Amino acid sequence: MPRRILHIDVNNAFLSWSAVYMLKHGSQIDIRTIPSIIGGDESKRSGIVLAKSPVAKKFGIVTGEPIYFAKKKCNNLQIFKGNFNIYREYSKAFYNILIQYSDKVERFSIDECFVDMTDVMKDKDIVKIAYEIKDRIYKELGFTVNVGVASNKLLAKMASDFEKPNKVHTLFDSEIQSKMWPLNIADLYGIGKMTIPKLLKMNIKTIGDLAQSDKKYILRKFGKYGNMIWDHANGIDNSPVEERNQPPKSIGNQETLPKDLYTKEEIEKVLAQIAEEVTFRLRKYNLLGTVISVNLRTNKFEDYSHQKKLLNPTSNTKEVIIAAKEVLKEMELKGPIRQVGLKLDKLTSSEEYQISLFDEDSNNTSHNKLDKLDKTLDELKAKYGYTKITRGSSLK
DNA sequence: TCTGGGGTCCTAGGACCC
DNA sequence: TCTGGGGTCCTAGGACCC
Repeated sequence: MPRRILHIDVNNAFLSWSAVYMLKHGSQIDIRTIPSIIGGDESKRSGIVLAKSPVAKKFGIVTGEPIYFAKKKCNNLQIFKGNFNIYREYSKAFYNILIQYSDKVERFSIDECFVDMTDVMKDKDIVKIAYEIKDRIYKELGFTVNVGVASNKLLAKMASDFEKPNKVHTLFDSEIQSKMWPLNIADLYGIGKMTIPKLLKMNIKTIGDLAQSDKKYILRKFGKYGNMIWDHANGIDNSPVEERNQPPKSIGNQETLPKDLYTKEEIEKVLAQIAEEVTFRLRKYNLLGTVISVNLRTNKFEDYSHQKKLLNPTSNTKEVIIAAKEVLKEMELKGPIRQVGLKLDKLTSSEEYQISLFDEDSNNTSHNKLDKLDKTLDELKAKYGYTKITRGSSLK
């Protein structure tokens, strides 16, 4: 039995959500109907297009481009700042509608979800349900979505990306050749600007070209990544819809500075400030970080980083600041610094870590002590390897 | 002329171990 | 002069996504 997967994608999410919010709070204009964008702050050098209205799109404005360029393309462009607290609210509201249809809903990003309908379909018509979901979201929340219907996540995602906005598209297995293969290779999920020229050089221009190429050849050329893109081109994807909310695997902040920095003293100050935010988020999730890395970007857009494993995982601000400074000390400044980043990796749950250190049971019997000793030794073994520990003692 | 911020996963080389 | 093979862990960097 094939699976039944939906991918729901909010159309121009940030701009739509801002539009709905503004209308609700007395705005006379719907910014979706005028040339408008949601953008960063040019004076803070974070001026890129985060979302665009359909009208702005007609002027050739694309997401991610500098606002400076967007303005040149359309001189009466209206620019609005994003409001992420509002976006998170709409994202949650949209998710809350989806979980009424299935337990298996994966929040893929702030504005995209996958829904696995396989177990709840029975004899119902999946396309009809897709339309119902789309229309309900519009009616109840005021913004439009695209819904992709397919037998796996990859195909559902490709389908939702067809014609926009406010559309339902199917991409069933029998439709792969007619609907997906004629598309440009750049339209395939997972293929970015570095891979496109390589594929073009190999005379692979469409998704169908890739699908029909020799898999061994693609594998030799691209390794594991080649395996993935070849499978994608052929509509193969077995990844499950992950309904659980997984804890993050890394937490970090980057900051583009209003002005380039030239000394480590200045960079240290920025790092300290970022450390406050990062450790706050770690504590919010009850997580501790084990590996700390500092990332620098020069004014020529050269990125480089250094990292260091901490002796003990931490979410303590002061410890993170000290560690960040130590890492920075080992780095050279390759030029004027435009952006500073700090990230913690290899996150562990702080509860588990506490329990491993302090026996929560105050009953201090010898049995407990032995348990603890075992635990400690086990941890040492796990960390350093059994042989090293025995060897160390036998060396005596 | 200007280019964000938050992530995930993968690779390749070096150190070290048996 | 020729010099294994397997493995893990660590680090730096790259590609991709929204």
